[in-house]
Amino acid sequence: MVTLAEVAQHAGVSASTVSYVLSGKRSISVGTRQRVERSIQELGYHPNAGARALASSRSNIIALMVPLRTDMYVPVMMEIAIAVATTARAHGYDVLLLTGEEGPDAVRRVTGSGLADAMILMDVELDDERLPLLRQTDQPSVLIGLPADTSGLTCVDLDFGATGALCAEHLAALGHRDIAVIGEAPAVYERHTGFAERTLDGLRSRARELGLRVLHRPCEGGYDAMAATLARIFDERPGTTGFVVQNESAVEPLLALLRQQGRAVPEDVSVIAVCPDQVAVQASVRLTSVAIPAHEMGRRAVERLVAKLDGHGKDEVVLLTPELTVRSSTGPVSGGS
Amino acid sequence: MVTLAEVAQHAGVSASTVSYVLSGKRSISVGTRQRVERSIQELGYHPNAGARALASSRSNIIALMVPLRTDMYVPVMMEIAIAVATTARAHGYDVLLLTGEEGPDAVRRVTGSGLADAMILMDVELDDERLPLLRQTDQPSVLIGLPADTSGLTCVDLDFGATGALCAEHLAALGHRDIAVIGEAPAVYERHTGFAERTLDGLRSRARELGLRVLHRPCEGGYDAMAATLARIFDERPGTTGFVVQNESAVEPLLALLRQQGRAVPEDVSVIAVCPDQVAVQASVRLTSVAIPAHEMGRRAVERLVAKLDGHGKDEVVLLTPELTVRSSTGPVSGGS
DNA sequence: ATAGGCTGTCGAAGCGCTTCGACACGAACT
DNA sequence: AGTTCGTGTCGAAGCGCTTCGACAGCCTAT
Repeated sequence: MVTLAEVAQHAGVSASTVSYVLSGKRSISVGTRQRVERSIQELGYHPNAGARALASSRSNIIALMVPLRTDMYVPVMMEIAIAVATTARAHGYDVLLLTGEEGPDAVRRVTGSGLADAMILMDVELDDERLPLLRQTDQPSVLIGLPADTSGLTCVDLDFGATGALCAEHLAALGHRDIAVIGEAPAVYERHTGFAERTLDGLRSRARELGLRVLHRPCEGGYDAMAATLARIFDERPGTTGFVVQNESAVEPLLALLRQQGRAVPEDVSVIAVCPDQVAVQASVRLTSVAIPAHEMGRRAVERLVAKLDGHGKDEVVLLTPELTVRSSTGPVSGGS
Repeated sequence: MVTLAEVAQHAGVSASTVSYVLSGKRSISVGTRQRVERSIQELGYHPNAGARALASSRSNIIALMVPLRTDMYVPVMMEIAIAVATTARAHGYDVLLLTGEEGPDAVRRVTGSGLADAMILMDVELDDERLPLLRQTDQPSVLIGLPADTSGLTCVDLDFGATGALCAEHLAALGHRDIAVIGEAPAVYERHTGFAERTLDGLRSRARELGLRVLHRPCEGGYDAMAATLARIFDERPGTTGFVVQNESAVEPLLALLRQQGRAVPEDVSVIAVCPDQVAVQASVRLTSVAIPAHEMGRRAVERLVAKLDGHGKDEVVLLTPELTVRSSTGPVSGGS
């Protein structure tokens, strides 16, 4: 293990000089800098992370708490995690992966031990039990998601309210009057993660303005659950011609069922999905969708965090504007007019 | 920030005594231990990670390198990552998330800086450029996957050869004679990640013994790619009645296409998927499948690693035995005999 | 010519912990 | 009684780095 001292000796300077070359916190003459850099190269020196953390009280690590359960939006979570790791690295930070399993204790442990300089929380519930801890510590944090009370917190999320509104507008413009929302699994609503409710609220209020009738049904993923849900929907509102699907794992079953029932997409019914673009283009029908900008969310979260760590950057809520991409699963209402 | 010294003072003992209470490396009288533990509680003490790492040259962190690309098996990757994080935590380790982006440099950086005590590599290629580094460092590591040369390495993986064989056996037993393998995207083969080839080899050699004819076609995910692939298959081998699908994102398109062509599953054609159970049961047909035991792989990898860190634990290759679960997508060949 | 200000470098202190050797004490032997 | 041993505790020496204050040397302004 090569140490700073060895590099210093090799370069014929003092240890502090090497340190300053590395950190750039004091000016160093060109000659010295080059000599030190060559020594670092030649000896294959890597600063020891523990020593650095101890001396500077900075670990250069960002903690990322991901949900333990894999029941929803796995690709989204994964994409966010990867975006976080990549962006963090670009800013000189590493990422510590924490699962939600430990709950609030993880927050205490990480802030208390100085393991990480800051944290990013995913899958935030409306009244998350980790929030009080975050507010009382002075360690910066960013939430991906939106709790009920955002005071004193920084949040990054898709504007799910606007997402819902966008879906309503698109379907209304195409002449649909009766639409059904295939929501997340009931467990998601019970957990009060918020984004599902926000989508629904946004959709409902815009739908009211536009004169749409909305039927909302939570739905577990999978074929069987979707079949049952769909049957109930057509039972209750036979005239339903528009679907908004928020549950990724219900999309493909829905398409299969519609096909099977002889309802053509988009001629007879239109379907909008709220999902990553990749899912939308890989489906059996190229889906009109509102994208979940997972990469963007991860990146923004890290950037906010880094800004805070650098001293600037205040608490704020960043809501990303949703974008609807028209593909082949939505079209004007047939038969009508 | 509460320090060891403060705890010691509060409990009326020396710092080293507190340290020994924490680590258990020397015997401590019951009375002293309790006094110290109470002080720790009362003061809310958390040992400083950096100081601990510096003094003990142990960071209690395991690095996990996940592939950057999200083009394949995302749910599997995620599940492995979560299993790793959970299991590691149970053994007192935290997990550092590295993306494949940095490549071999990440290995150098982590081992050089003492950031982590050990590493787990996913998405290992047959002739991975990180392997030489792993062999020459004395830091323990475990691969999830199987490179060409495993000497001096510890690997955990599903026995994909046996997986392929299992598929062949099941289809043969049901009377199928002409089978098609829908493989991973061409990029996966080009990258030489190995598992796809191993599945195919295992399947081919068992098929030969059983007198099956095998057609293998790599396939990008998605509906369009699957449609083209399927057309070519039936063009070349109209009598194909059995399918083995290794690409998750081709499963649902395949089912939709077969349905659309009026070929009933499992009456006319049988389909076996190689995928996590969750995917198999959520598909539009409950799929007969060979499970990818992602959780188990992550857990085993950590356990091997912890064993190595504790001194026991030698280099070895652990191949998990595949298990085929019969569901509703495979059945005896119709019409025949 | 001299005071003042930069620039580049160094030495030393200390971050909070682990761990080694020392040692005091009582118990269990001769 | 003295020796030996084991047990429980302490003090001190680092681990490898950052950072502060000091200062030598030079340049510029007076």
